Amino acid sequence: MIVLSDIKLGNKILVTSALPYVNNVPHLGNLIGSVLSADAFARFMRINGKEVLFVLGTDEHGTTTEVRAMEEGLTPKELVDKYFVIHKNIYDWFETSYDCLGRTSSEANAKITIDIFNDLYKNGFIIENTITQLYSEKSKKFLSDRFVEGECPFCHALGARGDQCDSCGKLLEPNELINPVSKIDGTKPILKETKHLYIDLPKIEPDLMKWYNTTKSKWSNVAVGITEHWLKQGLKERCITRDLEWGIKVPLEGWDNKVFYSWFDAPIGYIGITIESIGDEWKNWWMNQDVTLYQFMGKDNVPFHAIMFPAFLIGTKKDYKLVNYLASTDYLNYEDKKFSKSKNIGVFGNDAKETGICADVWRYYLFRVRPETGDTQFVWDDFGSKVNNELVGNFGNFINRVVSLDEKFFELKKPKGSKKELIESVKPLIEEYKNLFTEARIRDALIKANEISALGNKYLQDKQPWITIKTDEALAAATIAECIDFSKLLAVIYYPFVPKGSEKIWQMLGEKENIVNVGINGAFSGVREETKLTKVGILFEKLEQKSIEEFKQKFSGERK
RNA sequence: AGCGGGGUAGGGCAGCCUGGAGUGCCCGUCGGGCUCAUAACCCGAAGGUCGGUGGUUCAAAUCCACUCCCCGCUACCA
Repeated sequence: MIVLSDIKLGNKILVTSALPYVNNVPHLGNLIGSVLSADAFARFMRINGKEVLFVLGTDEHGTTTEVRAMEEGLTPKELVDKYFVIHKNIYDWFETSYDCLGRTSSEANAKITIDIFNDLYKNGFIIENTITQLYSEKSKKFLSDRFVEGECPFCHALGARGDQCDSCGKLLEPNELINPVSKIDGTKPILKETKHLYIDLPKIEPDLMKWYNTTKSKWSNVAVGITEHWLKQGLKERCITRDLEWGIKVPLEGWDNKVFYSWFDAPIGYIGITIESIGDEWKNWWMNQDVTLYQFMGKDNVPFHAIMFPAFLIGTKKDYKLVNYLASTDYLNYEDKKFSKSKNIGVFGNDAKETGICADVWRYYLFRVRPETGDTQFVWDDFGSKVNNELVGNFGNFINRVVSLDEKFFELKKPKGSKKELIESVKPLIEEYKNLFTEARIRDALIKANEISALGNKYLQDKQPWITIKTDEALAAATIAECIDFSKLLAVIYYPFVPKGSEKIWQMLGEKENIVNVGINGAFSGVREETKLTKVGILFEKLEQKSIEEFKQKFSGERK
């Protein structure tokens, strides 16, 4: 079936990955949902001839950071500095090709957040409310958010947090809880008056709806589902300030003991990080309607990107770029369980490196089971079988066959006579591959790449150059030449998934020009005749059953 | 209870939004081919009343209604 895409792309593609919360090590589920997906997508758009800006960073404000810092005996600043390095190392190890990497706690982000706030304020979308809030007399501070636990007023589940009941998913205000208890000191908090700022979402809603209705058709199913669930319930004013110290100070007189709620400055962080990285150029991306904006995230992040962030920007009445394609994923579970830091279940970003399995292989499997249409599982046996059969057996082996044949019969020189019939025949599949990527269906695009690669193996099998070499050398030469050209195309289409492997092939083919500059279109031109190939060894190692068993044990959480 | 995900060949999945012959992917089983290749590659076969009932339709795995099961979460976690 031909996959059609109705997405019209401009020449500039802006890509964001949800900003991982800084005070924890991200696990494979976090990575595939946001960072890696955004990376494969950004890489694809580059080889597709687009100008790309890929924005990545860390979300550093909020209550959790304060609590965590307290636990580790650090200041919030020290804590986020420490974890930022950990995050950066993980992204780098996974070959993340970000153009901008930054932090929501930067100066630049504080400035743009305040700018946006001032616009909202000026346009009458900010409301001041005095509310009675829970206050701990023992700790002498207001208890916002997750500092308080109690019974949910809607579903009456116990252990609901102050900002949200995980039981029924409803968003709460902390003072709505029944029988609240302070999580800091265990005391029963008292009610005390405090004032807060709210964003008037109902007032913005009409414009938001207008925009949403023109955009949603391009979003992932889960994103549309979640967004409409929210809209159906009707938007309410939403508090955007907190009684905390760690955060961006509210720029109004008499408000200097309040900071913005981290969910206010976190999405704005995409812009802040861009400014932090490329300065004034940021306007070419975030205030340019010719840009196409793709945002990648896990499904839990959808409301903030589909409703909150667009509402903030619409409320400024300025020409900010709103998301075109909201690419959200479901969850990747671990061997039928959930990833859990405290139970030590699952593979976390820093563990991946220590397995000795290379980043490409991790990337391959994660993209292969990317949760595009429902939750999926990371299963070690499946990891082994998909890597060994698909990545190694199909793609890696094809490349290896070609080099070996060429070495054996033509001393590693590319022979003459490629008819480009294989590469031509595959053009419709390449179009499908491109369309899938354009719709952010990364897993399906990878499956399509595998399909294309398998045709290479079939071609070799059908043409049997190792036999025809004995009777018709020109024919064998043409076959191998054809396969060398095909390798070039494969290197390009696999580049979003396994960049290191692709670059190895590139080196093998003696290509001088950068793989991104050549791109998909350029790859059809093939390899110059007489080119001397360079042997680069095996592209991807197989996973041994024995090590799979070991890893299964090691990450099951049962060992200690 | 609430929220979320799911029930498609022996196992694991995609296909469902946008209805058009059960179409496909990985493993497994059986048979064959090939021997260039990382015990890899290629071809073929067996194996499915697409959880159930009812409806809409010329046509339903796909849309609608009802129903039966399974799983996850509700303690940091996406």
